Amino acid sequence: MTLELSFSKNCDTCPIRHRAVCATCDKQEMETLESIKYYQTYEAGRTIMWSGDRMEFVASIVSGTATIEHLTEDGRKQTVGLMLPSDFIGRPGREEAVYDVTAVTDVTLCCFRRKQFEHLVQNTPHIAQRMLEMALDELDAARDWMFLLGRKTAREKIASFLMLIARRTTASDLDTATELGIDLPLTRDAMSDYLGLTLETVSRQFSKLKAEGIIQLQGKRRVIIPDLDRLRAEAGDAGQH
Amino acid sequence: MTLELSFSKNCDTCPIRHRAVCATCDKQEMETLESIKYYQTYEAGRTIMWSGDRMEFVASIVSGTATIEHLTEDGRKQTVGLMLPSDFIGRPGREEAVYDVTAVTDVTLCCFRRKQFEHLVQNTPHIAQRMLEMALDELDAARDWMFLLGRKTAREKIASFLMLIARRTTASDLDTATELGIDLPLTRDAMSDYLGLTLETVSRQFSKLKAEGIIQLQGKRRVIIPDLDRLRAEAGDAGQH
DNA sequence: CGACGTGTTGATTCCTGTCAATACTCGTGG
DNA sequence: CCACGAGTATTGACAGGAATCAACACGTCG
Repeated sequence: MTLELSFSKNCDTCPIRHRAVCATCDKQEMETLESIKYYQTYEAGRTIMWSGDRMEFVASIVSGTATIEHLTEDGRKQTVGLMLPSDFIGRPGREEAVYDVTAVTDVTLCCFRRKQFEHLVQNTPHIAQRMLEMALDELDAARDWMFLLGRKTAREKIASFLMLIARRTTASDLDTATELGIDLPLTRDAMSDYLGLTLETVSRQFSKLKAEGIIQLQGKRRVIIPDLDRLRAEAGDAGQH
Repeated sequence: MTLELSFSKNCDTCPIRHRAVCATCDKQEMETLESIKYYQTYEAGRTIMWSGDRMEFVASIVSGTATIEHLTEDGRKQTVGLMLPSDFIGRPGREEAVYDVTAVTDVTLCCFRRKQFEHLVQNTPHIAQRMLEMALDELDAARDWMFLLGRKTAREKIASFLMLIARRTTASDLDTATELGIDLPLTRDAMSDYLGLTLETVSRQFSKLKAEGIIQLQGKRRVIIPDLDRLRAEAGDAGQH
């Protein structure tokens, strides 16, 4: 089954035009990109890239959510990256993927054949610099996550995750907003893999936060945050961000 | 007190020349770098960069070990990066440091004033590309560490750490070597911050591994690994790396 | 309706954290 | 020279938070 593309294939009206790897490209560079890009869609649950497989393409996420996961033979799994629209998948200069990438919702990618893209990186300073910028941003995000994984309690992990989703999927300014509703892109199980917990612990913490009125649940996936500051205080960052 | 520089200030004989950010620079680019670089040394325990402070320079580690750490007001600390010779400190394009960087042994840096270096990144493709390569390598390392922090047991964390130090500080080929001796650059306390443990747990696991003959200790800092494969099996990577 | 995927809740275990006492190493100074 | 103290490390007792094992609830789809 093929998903219909619900967006224009034109870069000018692309929803991630100003945030993705192409953000700082000029008119001429955009024409080059436009000529070699192609779109690809994946249904929720599908694997986009297998660890160990040859990487044929790199891509920007146009819509949907994907996870980068690291798993071992004994069945342990850790999600090491949450990829939302405008995030970049794949690594130029590397032949084989080292992590699995999975679509957790329906995902649309703007793809470039890897070899072609590597060529671009070498010849288009704007792209090389944007790649560097994005890599360094991801590195910072990874380091913040290392703190979460190494030092936060289960409760703080959940609160932090909710703040992250609020920050990344909401247009509103989180500093001024008070009440807020968000849709979780992940199942309890996928959250547990991201947070370094079990799904039971995730579920319990959601129940506790709900019982204390810090969050409200509408179904399993929609979360209402009546007081953002109260949730922020539970995230264990002690006045940061 | 000032530390004496125990190395030549000439790039040609620099111990990290072929691995650092300058690895792929040509003769002319090296001359530019050579003209703006300056060396700086820090005693063990000194802070190289404070979170929140303005970043005046970026630098390559020439010798010694430094840690990047994230700490909260309530006293929790997580080391989010272990920096060894050839690693790069600082982020071009950012005004303020977001992490503390601490010298855990005496450290010598090859520094570049940040503004100058940013200019270089924009005008020297070899440097921009090398920066990208190193950033992506660090991102991979950070992701592997996320797995360690989120999913490994205390015992596996220690074994993994010892393998990491063996890999990064030994000239020998770890695939063929069997017995190996390494010097730990970190105290038990610093290791606990890196591994997301307490220092007591680190100490206990060392004692256990020692009692089982998987490692031998000479003093507190020197570790002999009689059988690398045996230690590798304890690292919990199940046939990876 | 029943099966399956997903989520919740309970009982129990156990690994690691916490609190505490003690040892070891290395300088310093009386 | 030895006592002393600071920093570092080891070990023990105990507590607690999250994992594990298990039962059950909810919603959807065939």
